[in-house]
Amino acid sequence: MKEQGDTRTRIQDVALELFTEQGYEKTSLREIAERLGVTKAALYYHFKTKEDIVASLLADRVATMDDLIDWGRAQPRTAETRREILRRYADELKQRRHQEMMRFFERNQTAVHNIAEASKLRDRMLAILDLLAPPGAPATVRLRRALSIFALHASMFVLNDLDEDERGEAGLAVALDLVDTPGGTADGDASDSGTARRDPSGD
Amino acid sequence: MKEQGDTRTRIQDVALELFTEQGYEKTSLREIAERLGVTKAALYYHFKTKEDIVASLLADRVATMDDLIDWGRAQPRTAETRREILRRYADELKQRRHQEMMRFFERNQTAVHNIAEASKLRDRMLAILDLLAPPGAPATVRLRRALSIFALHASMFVLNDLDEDERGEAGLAVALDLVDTPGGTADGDASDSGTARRDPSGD
DNA sequence: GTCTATACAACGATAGAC
DNA sequence: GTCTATCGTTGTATAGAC
Repeated sequence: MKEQGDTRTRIQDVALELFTEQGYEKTSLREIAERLGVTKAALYYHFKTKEDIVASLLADRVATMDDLIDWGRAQPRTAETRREILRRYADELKQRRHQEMMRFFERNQTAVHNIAEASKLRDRMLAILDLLAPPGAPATVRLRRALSIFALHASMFVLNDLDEDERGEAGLAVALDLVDTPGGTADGDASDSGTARRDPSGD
Repeated sequence: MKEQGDTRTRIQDVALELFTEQGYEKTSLREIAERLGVTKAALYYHFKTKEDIVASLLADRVATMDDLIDWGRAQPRTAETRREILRRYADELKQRRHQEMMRFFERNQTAVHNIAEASKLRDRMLAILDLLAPPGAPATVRLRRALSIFALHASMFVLNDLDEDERGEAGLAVALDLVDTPGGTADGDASDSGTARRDPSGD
């Protein structure tokens, strides 16, 4: 039927797992090959370099974030749009591959810093932050909204005594609360006290 | 001529800078030695291994956090104690060495994971989180209070268009707000917003 | 498409002279 | 306290057989 080219996918799976577990630099191609029951040379058939394996993984995540950014940019800058961005972001994080990907990325920042695809991921992150808070917003508002994204990530390792659904629920609750701050909307509240009120009402 | 006495300190300074900039694994002892105008072997007189250099740096930070933890444990579990913990933590972060140290640590998590001193630092972090929110607190409360610490760190790279004082001020403002408001309102003891119950830790 | 075999560089670390 | 010299290991990458 089809080419059994899932060797490529299996390499990606094993590589991501080992990179996340032991670190990018500490994981050798030898190790990846052995785990798959092939040799190093086989890897070089599928990927030109070690970095190429990472790049192929990042491309996936970048594409997903591009979808979210495109959607966000087509919406009005309302509180409800921001909430929906967080909900969609949280949904993506539920997919194991993306969650692992982000964990790998944040745990190996310096190691993958020089890979071109890594800087793309960083750019997309900043683009999403921009959707949540325009550059002109007060510092505390920008920080709170950036933290709303981080709440989704942090819930995964801060609340490790809970199961995944509970973590996700708590993370989203805190994130939605953080993003509901004055400023940055068409009906914007220009004042900023440094302590934002919660606004339980919809748009 | 050469000041032999502080060679050890100079090694620590250069190592921390390069480790943070390029990553732990990517930085070789040869590189550190060259930057100092000495040879690799000279480094081995002052530090038994490469890991030992990191361990010596971590010991500093661990000692500082121990002081904060000891102080916190001697205080009653009040909202004001939690605020003061954040203020003291923020003050420490203003010291360049500690800020660099934390940046290195969070950017090389997997690389230094097997160093004994690194797990100590992690333990101290959890101890501080425990002071801010006891294990029995609701998930959203624990998450918000953990994020209060992270707000102090995040302000340094999210608000990179501001100067350091403004960043610190905004970070502390958001942190204090997060640690004070289990339900998201300005005064933490009388609200029920649906994102969290009342704080059971006692004031 | 996957293998064996190997080239070649750089690494952490040690020994011993000065 | 710093040096030269070198050890053993591991890393990326390639050539060529099957």
